[in-house]
Amino acid sequence: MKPTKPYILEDQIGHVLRKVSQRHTSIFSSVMPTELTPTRFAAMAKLWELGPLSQNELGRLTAMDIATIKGVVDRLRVRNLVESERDPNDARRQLIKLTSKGEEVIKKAIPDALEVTKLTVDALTQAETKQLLK
Amino acid sequence: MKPTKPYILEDQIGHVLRKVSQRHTSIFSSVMPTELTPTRFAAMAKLWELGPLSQNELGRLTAMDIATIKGVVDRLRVRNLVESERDPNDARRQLIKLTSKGEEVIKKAIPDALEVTKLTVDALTQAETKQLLK
DNA sequence: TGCTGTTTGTTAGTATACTAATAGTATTCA
DNA sequence: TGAATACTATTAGTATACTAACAAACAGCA
Repeated sequence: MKPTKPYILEDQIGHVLRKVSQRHTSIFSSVMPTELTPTRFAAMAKLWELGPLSQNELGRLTAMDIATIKGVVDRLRVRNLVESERDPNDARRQLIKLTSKGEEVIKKAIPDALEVTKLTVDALTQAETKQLLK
Repeated sequence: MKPTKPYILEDQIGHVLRKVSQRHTSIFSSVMPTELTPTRFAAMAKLWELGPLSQNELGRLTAMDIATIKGVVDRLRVRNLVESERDPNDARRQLIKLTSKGEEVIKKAIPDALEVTKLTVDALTQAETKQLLK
């Protein structure tokens, strides 16, 4: 008779992902300026890479749905990091672009973001790595 | 002269983690009953494993802070999946335990949770695996 | 005993993340 | 042209996740 396989929450991918994401967010906020969060950073980095984009395009490129990207863009706009205007060629679209302050902030932040990735991966090499490899 | 290394959002761990978590949540909700979410499931699975726990203990064991676990427990209580009472030995504590309905639900859900982990890992073996291995 | 510091839990506020309903605009094609 | 369809954006509602401020209860120790 085989023994019943016990259920171990800690082996489940959802639990591991939640813990790794928490660690990443924590490292991110310790390295980056307070006004930047992981999603704000992602949105600004895409605008920096590709130039002005519609809100929905920006959401698709950063893996945020249309309701989520709207909130992120609103908060970036309040902080004067992006600005938006109607697309003259398509009245449905909001064209989002970095302000000059936004450009300065993202330029300075990108090297730190590479460091965040490095620190997060380094912090993993214990329990989670085993689970991710299984 | 080495070329400047370009910044690629898609290579950053935060972006990969966000996308993988989204995929996992999506698979979870397609497999599991509507009343269960990944965090509700985690809380109930721990109660099923260990029996009644204080709210803070349950949070620590499921990697949720005290404000988050409170919301999760409140929503489980509304759905009659857990109940709570004051700990007779420590008036600060709320002892949280599964209701009989909660026990039935979690017993049925655990095999499906194993399937969710399997499906999520299978769904990974494309772009993210490369990044996770780097 | 009584003070101090710790633990437990609540509340308010902000941010991410989704669904569903809605409205306005653009495109396609009969 | 005009109707059907698709796309873009907003809003409301729910859920997770954190910080900070607070109150109540407990534990250790002078």
